[in-house]
Amino acid sequence: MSATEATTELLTRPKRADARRNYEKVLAAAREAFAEGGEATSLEEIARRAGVGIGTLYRHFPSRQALLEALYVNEVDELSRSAHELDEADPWEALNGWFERLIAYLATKRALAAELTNYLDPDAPVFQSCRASLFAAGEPLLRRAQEAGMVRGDVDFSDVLHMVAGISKNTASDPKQIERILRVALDGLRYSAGS
Amino acid sequence: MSATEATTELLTRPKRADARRNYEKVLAAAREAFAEGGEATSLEEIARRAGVGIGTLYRHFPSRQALLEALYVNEVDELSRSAHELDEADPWEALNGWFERLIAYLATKRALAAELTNYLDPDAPVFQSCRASLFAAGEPLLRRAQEAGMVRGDVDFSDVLHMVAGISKNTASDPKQIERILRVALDGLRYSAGS
DNA sequence: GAACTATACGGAGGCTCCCTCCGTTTGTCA
DNA sequence: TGACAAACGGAGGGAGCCTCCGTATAGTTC
Repeated sequence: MSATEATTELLTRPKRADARRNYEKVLAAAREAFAEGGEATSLEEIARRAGVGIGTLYRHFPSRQALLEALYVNEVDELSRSAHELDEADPWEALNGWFERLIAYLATKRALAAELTNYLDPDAPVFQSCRASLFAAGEPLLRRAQEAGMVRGDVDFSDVLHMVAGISKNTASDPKQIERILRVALDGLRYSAGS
Repeated sequence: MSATEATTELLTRPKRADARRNYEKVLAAAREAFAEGGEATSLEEIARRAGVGIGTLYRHFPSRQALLEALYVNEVDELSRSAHELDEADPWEALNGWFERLIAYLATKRALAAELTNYLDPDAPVFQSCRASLFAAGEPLLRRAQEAGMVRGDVDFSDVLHMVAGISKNTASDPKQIERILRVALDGLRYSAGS
């Protein structure tokens, strides 16, 4: 790349207004359609709901995967921002409060994450950045509970996140059962060898 | 259905030898191809590997879902049968031994189960019968550990199965991490409120 | 072994969905 | 207003799921 090309790139014009509008329309339509139809949702359907042509959808998101990634990132960001509302005195309760939010989110987004795992390794940049968001949100809560001696010290946040996510995303039909099982697994955080 | 039709059905001739052979060929090819390619595996590819035409594949398995169900059932049955080899003195160790087998199985079959959940509710007959197989295999081990006072009494086998399966099927990249997290969750089975 | 028949086969073709290409439209700037 | 590049949308190609039907073959009877 020559200096002229680099300069041209840096001075690129902003997106046109109609393009910006259509981008948001597609993302909103994707959220809604995917929540209803899961993996069976077609991009034609999303384009139709957004009121744009299929070529327009592809102009904004060059593949199905790209669209799903954008949607996933968008939603994880929202979840992470919601963690800052937790301000409870008891470290164990604060950690559990956050997990409750995470669990509620995961219950509704199972199809989206599942499809993305078809395309991507767990170490893919999109998953890494989303994990970073979730870390920033929840890791201080775990550390606080560990420093208060309420949670075992031999787990890190990644472990706990994985454990909770795995249980939440499983296909049990009964939310009560999921709750019960999470209770057991989270009790494992409090277990120590002498007890 | 009239009585004549019911009688005719009961006296149906056995499958021809070539059909039986082809059925097994397709199932074997499906196992191999799906293990390699996951959800991206096409039925044309499976038919090609089996050395049959696509019409033959569909004659034996009327849809993609039907083929995946048959494969899933076949493999869960194999896992369940392997549980009878456990004969360890310590109830906790026997239970853990079985979970290790379950976990190893789940690690290799994630894509298959995930795709089936796109088609089926958790209460679908195929999942119910596979759960029954797994129950018959592992539930006595749990009960033994509970009767020996080594496992809390407020969980049933379904809970434990769901917990272990959920964690095993998650998309962490590191088997060591999965092992560590399962350790924590299974420690939760030993946690009691006074400890 | 031949004849018969029902079972089983395979592949062409239709449909849906992902994706590309390109003629047309439109937003933006001078 | 005119120029121009970005943005549009939809027709069409390819892949994969699935169906239909002419042909082949396994199995039975004589």
